[in-house]
Amino acid sequence: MAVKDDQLSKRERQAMDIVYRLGKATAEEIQEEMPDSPSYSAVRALLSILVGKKLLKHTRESRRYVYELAISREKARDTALRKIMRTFFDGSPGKLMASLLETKDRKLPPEEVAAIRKLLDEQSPS
Amino acid sequence: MAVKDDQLSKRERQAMDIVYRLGKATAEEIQEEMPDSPSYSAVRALLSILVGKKLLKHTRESRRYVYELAISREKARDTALRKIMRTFFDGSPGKLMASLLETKDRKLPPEEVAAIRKLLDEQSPS
DNA sequence: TTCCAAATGCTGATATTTCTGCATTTATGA
DNA sequence: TCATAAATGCAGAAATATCAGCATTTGGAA
Repeated sequence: MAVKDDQLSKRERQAMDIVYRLGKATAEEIQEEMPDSPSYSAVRALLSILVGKKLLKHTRESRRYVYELAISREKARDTALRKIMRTFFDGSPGKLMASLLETKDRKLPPEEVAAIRKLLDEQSPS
Repeated sequence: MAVKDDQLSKRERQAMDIVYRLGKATAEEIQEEMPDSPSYSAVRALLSILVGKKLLKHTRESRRYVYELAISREKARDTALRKIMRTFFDGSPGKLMASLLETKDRKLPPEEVAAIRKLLDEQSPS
């Protein structure tokens, strides 16, 4: 999602999604989170590739590596949002938001509703 | 994104994204939209695989096939939204919406703002 | 300091994906 | 009807991704 999600292999994407979610993780943690968990060796090989592609960076923490994002999580997030807006919502953030609110079995906490109202007011006063 | 986005190869995902966006398309159109456009033959091979996996269906239209989604676009969309919420927003639709509104250089059309306010009122009266 | 469990680095085997090329089918227009 | 351009179907080659195994390094505990 960060840099050309389109260009990543299946396993690479799976790994990146996990790191996006966890923020940082060891090879072992990533292995556990991966669908059809590959061997530890396979996960490490994969992570090396991602470090080579500059998508992840690893730092030694005592005896082992900890992997984290090489680019900011925020940037990755925005890229992902833009992509989904383009694919499903004609590029419109408003349409995306409406879709989230229209899902019947979903109820936002009152404080979140309030926060969104406030942001809307900043966009254009009611 | 529809059924286990995680389980699709790179090219398969690229093709699916295009069909999600366009709704329906010929092999030629999909070829044009794909990054590093593969040959026409390669695209057809890919589409056959996706039909085999029941992600796409194709119908003959005079001389050629037209490909479209086998599952509903809406369902695919919701799956994609859930995934991004989980990966980046702790599963919270409210946080996702807030993020969309906080992007400084973005301005929603007034009618979209109004529509969202209306939906918010249905969630919890102001 | 020495030992050992736990992690890494690396090489190459295996599996999957991606692609090509060509024979065949199909629809249109002369 | 017949010729032709344009599409499909398929088999297998080529490229890439995925994985396993083992030698090596590392850090902490006795």
